[in-house]
Amino acid sequence: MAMGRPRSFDADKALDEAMEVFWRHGYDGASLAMLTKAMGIKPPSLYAAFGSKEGLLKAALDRYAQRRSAHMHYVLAGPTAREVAVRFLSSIAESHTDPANPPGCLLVQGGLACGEGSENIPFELAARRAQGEAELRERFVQARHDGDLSPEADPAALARFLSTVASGMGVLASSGADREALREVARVSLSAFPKRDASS
Amino acid sequence: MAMGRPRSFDADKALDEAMEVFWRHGYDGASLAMLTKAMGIKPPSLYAAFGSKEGLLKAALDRYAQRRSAHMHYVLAGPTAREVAVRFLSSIAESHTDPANPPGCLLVQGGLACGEGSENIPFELAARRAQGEAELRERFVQARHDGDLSPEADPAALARFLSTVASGMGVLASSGADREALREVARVSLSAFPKRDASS
DNA sequence: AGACTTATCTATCACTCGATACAAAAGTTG
DNA sequence: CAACTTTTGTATCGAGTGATAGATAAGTCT
Repeated sequence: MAMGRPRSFDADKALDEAMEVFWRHGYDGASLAMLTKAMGIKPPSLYAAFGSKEGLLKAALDRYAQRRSAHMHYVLAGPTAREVAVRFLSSIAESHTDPANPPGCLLVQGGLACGEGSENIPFELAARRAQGEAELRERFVQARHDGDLSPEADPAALARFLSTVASGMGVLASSGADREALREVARVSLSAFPKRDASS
Repeated sequence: MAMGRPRSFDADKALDEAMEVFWRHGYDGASLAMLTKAMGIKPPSLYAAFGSKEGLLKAALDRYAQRRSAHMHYVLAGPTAREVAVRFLSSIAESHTDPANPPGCLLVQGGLACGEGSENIPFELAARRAQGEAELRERFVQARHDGDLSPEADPAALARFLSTVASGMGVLASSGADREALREVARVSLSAFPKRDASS
């Protein structure tokens, strides 16, 4: 049936470059010229592979989530709810100041507010942030079942608190805060987290 | 010497409209067309009054700070460090979900990351956020002097923590979270705050 | 080889961006 | 009123926006 000319660039490699551009400049601030230059391809190749600028962002977000899933798996594997919280905020402090990436969090600075043709980008990013919060919440529900989290504790509230602090750390990191500053925020935040099961 | 034709629009009123546009769409996402339409003036009037799009943003930020100063004054007037923290996060929860304004915080969603000619906008916003944190820090230093905050407490760390949570609440609110959700985050966050002076 | 399918490149599309030139209008001052 | 100063509206500037048309190149399949 004839397979056609094969793609001459590595889509994943190109996505990594696009991700960095979106990360550093946000959706509106990332122009096609910047993206194609960073990806090393021409506009028609970009559109053939990803459909549109928005499609490219979604693909980059998928890849971002994929990168993070490994870390998140480690976080959720913590033996207790509190250890999960410790791991979560610690990994946020490290990843948001990783010199290999732009400072901050793609899901935060990618676009909280956008221009006239991009109204759904903020929704897209919010949905991805909500997913991380949901994973934490489920883990804490499990922890309460297991008994390492007090029955009075509110898994949803704790997950939302941690997710909110993580977003705040993203904002902080985006403005150039160093790793130690984020660690300190993590440390203070953790004193809001239940230390042990008060029941049974 | 002839005073010239007087301005035919209310600059403060126009700034309020511009502020809302920047708030809802971010700096990059706010186009001159949107701004002039919202402000009810034509581009030459805008440029005569504010110099540039960036100048307009800074004027809007000044006005935003002016609005907030009243709230912040009330917050800092809290009798104890802890009460200051309570007032701070409570006022954030209310203001970030005030139906009279776009959800969230102008200083957060105004532009964490911008395009190629706007690199200094994120700096500008970060500086304004840092100012609020500095005010909290100074208040906590004062509280430690006054003895209502333990000598072991770290005013800088506490201020940064609260500021970070506030930013996170801004992110949360921007994605449509309701007031009760923000209040809950505030409540959990406050359990990280020292309850009383452990010394003396 | 030859037919077929898809990717890539050059050039460019229509449109919007932020910002201005120019002339008419509206006020103040002598 | 007449001279002067500043604002306002119309029209538009050059540059950059996201996206595409059409021709060519590079592979696979029979």
